[in-house]
Amino acid sequence: MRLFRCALQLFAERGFPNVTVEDITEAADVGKGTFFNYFETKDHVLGVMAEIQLGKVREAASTAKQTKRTVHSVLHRLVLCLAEEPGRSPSLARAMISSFLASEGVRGMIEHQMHEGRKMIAEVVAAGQERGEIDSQLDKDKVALQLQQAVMGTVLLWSLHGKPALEAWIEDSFQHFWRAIVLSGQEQEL
Amino acid sequence: MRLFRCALQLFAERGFPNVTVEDITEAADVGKGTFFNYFETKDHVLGVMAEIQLGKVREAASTAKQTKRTVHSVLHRLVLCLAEEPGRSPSLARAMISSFLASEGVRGMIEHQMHEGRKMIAEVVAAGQERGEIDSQLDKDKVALQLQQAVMGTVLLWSLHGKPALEAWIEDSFQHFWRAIVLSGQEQEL
DNA sequence: TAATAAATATGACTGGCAGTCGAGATTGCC
DNA sequence: GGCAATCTCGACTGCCAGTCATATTTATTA
Repeated sequence: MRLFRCALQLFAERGFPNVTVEDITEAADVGKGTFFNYFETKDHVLGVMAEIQLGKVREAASTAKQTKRTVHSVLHRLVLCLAEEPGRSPSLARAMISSFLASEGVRGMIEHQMHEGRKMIAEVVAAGQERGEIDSQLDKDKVALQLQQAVMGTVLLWSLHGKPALEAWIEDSFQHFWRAIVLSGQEQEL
Repeated sequence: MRLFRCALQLFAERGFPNVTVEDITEAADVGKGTFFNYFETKDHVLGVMAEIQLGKVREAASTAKQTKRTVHSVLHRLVLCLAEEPGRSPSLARAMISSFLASEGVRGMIEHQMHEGRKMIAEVVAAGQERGEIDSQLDKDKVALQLQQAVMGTVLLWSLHGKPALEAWIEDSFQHFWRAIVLSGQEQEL
């Protein structure tokens, strides 16, 4: 979809609030009304973007499930997914987070996606627990929540700096996250 | 300032985008123009709110410096500060995060405050390292960043649910954060 | 190919809101 | 009481998201 691509590009370049719907339709060389045939509102573009993001994560999760990999490696792979493509632009990331917090409509979509994401993570964790890779006393849902919080916090802070690539930030955070998980296991052993 | 209190209350009740400047001035029983004598823009209210928040953290940090407490306890106190007052309303929290990501002006203020906050945390960490409470190999700035990320992520996710109080969420996250710090120390011992 | 129906595109229009500005009220001061 | 500095006000402007009636394209059938 041309409109979609143009919109994202402009958002990334100028920042979401500094781009009007007409800017987008002009760039895409269509009439203004056309925009609203494809997106309910201006923010909706970001909702769609988020959906695509989750799609990638979901895909990565399912392929990871096939190949027998360690929990660590699967989760690691999942979080790095988020660093791809749309995560390349700090201003896009800001726009996405900002608008899903602000707009009722988009928030609904995102909440749902987050929930699904957490379920996916929890499944991976559960599988790891069965295989004895991580402590089975841990509450898989809490672990999933912690991971999601860590990733969101990381993206948020990164989106303000944008200095090194998002990948590097996520890498650090994931290491940090994992250390906490490992230690939880050790504590149980006492 | 009456305007300020009314603004926050309305934001919390109806959500930032659903409150107009006129709603605020009406509630405060002043003319519309008066609002702009006190706040450059509508978002600015949130910038001010954030500044107040940081003020509390700063205060807590300095009083904690007096009384000799462990790093753990000081940091713990600092993050819990954020759960107070304005952090009581999920929709206020959403508005704050959202608007400082969206609006150029507010973002500047917040970036500065975040930076300052990180310096404060790093100082506390450094003090703890001198006293041997945490591993001195750790990069204090990275630790500060991790903590800030953790807290922001937590507030973000909480602001979507709002179910248990923010305090509880932060409590969990801080525990998680601390475990990772402890383990980092253990790794160095090998 | 012509006639008809379905799907898409379009841009003038509306309503609503953030932010401005010049005029008027209020306060403090000599 | 008169002058200045400060604060208040709300009518006004410009902008923009989102609507809608109309026009245009595409698909369908005979």
